[in-house]
This record gives sequence, C-alpha cells and structure tokens, in this order.
Amino acid sequence: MLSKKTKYGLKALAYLAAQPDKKPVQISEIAEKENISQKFLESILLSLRKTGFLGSKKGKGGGYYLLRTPEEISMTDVMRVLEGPIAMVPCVSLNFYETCDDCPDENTCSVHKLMLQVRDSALDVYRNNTLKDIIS
Amino acid sequence: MLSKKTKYGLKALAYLAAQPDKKPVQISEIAEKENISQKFLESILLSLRKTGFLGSKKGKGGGYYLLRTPEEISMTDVMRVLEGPIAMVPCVSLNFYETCDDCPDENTCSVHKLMLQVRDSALDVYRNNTLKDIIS
DNA sequence: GAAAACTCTATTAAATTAGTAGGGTAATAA
DNA sequence: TTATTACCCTACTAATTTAATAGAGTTTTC
Repeated sequence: MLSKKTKYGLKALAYLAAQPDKKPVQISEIAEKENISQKFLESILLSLRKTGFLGSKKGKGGGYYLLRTPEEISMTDVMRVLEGPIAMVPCVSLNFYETCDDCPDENTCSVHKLMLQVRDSALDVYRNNTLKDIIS
Repeated sequence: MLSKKTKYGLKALAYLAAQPDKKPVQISEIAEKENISQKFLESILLSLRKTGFLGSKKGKGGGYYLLRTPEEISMTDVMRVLEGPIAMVPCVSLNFYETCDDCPDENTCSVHKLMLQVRDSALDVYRNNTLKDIIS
C-alpha cells in the first residue's frame, strides 16, 4: 500500500508542476487545495527540499518551488525518496538490498524469483514517467 | 512491502508444488524446512485451505496438499488471497475498489494515473506466472 | 521590527503485523 | 477402542509503522 506521505508528496509535486510560473507556492495553499494536513505536508516538503527536488524561499511571498522542470523529474527518484524501496522484498532491491535471514539461497527462492519480476515491471513504469507525464 | 504472511504462504505453496507425489505434507515439516514459525504457518495454510488452494487430511500421515496442479495456480489469485489488493491505492483496485476521501476527481489525479500503470504492470507479471513457474 | 513562512524536535494515537499461547476436535493406525 | 497425530480455532500481545499534532525557533522580506 502506498503511504500517505508518498501520496501527498506526489500531489504536492504535481501541484507545483502545474503552476504557470516559477513563483514560490506556500505550504498552506497546497495543503488546502489538495486536502492535506498542513503540518504533515510541511515535513514532506522539507524532505523533498533536502533531497534536491524543491527549493524554498522564506519570508513574505516565500514558499516552495521546483528546482528542475517537470520533465526532468523521474518517478523512480521521487518514489525512492518518498516511499523508499521499489522492491517488495529487500533481497531484490537495487538501492536498499538486504539478505533475508530466513532464506538459505536467493537463487532457488520462489519468492525472490517472482518479486524480481514485479520490481522490474514497476521500475519500468517509474522510469517511463516524469512529473510532466502525470499532471493532467 | 510484502508481508511475511504472503512470503511464507508463497514458500509453503512452492514447497508443496515441489513434492514428487501428492501425499499430504505436515505443517511441521514445511515450517522447519522453510524457517517459518509453525503456529503462524498454521494460520496461513488454514486460510489457503479455506480459499480453495489446499486440501488437508487429519490424523496420522495427514497434512496439507495442493488441490490443483501447480500450473493451474495463478499468482494473481494467490496474491489477492494472501496479500490483498494488488493495487497500491484503493482507487485503482479492481477487486478492492474504494474512492479516496481526499480526492475530488480520479480522472485528473496524478497519483491515480501513475498507480494505474503500476497496477497493470504488476498484474501482468502475476498473470504470467503460475506456481509452476516460480519453483526452481 | 513585525509579520509571514519555513525549520526542527518531540510526542502520540491508531492501525497493522507477526507472532504466541493454549485448548479443542477429528481422523487414523494399531 | 484407544492412543496418537495433526489439524482447527480463539484470544491475546508485543513491536513496528504510519500519520499525524504540538509547539517552539529561526530566517527573510516588506
């Protein structure tokens, strides 16, 4: 299941991408328009700023804005920052790999075999979608 | 993230599918070989029996066995029973559909648009894999 | 210098997951 | 028929994660 954090983060990014100009948008505006708890959104936008997706401007007239154009922002990167691993099990994760403590051999593990395919298919979707592609 | 329930359920099904004959296999054997808590596995196998994947035989020499051949068991069905929805958000789920309370319009929702593709790609993988395909 | 807006830390409530405990019931072989 | 084996079922619980909430602090701009 997609976490609310990811859902809200995606919606906020899409909202920013849909802006006609590059002017900073206030948290309160995004929170209201997208029906998100403002405080929660605050922490999400903060993490998107720290990971290089967003810039922020303080003071009156401040807010958040995209640092790159929507077509430069890949869903793969966004998902990894917001949701974490794309794989459903750590043993098939490219960026968050871990061995399973219960599994003696990955190569003969049926779960591993199936989840590898699921990861690849999801990755395929994320790689083929930028922020521009998902805004209506 | 894949739940342990699903992971263990898949491993147990694969274990049964890999048996040379159709004789019932005891819970304790599967639990030991696959490093699964026996009591937990018990509840998982029970749910697989109730949903028509497994049959069981009581008494001495009893245990669980597959009701269908491995190639007749689609991962789509198994995943839905063990893990629940294949979709990452309820608003794109085929079998567990629900509207989002925060979202005014699915058709213009960027999350919806992306997650629809992710669901379809996952479904594609599950539909193309039977239990036979994932046993080594 | 005051207001607007971002930054950060800590706490918490609810939900889910992954078990654990323990007794009950049914079927089989001897 | 009786002991054993193995499934069946309910209830409880500890740990983890998620989704906030609260509140104080800092920076920038007008």
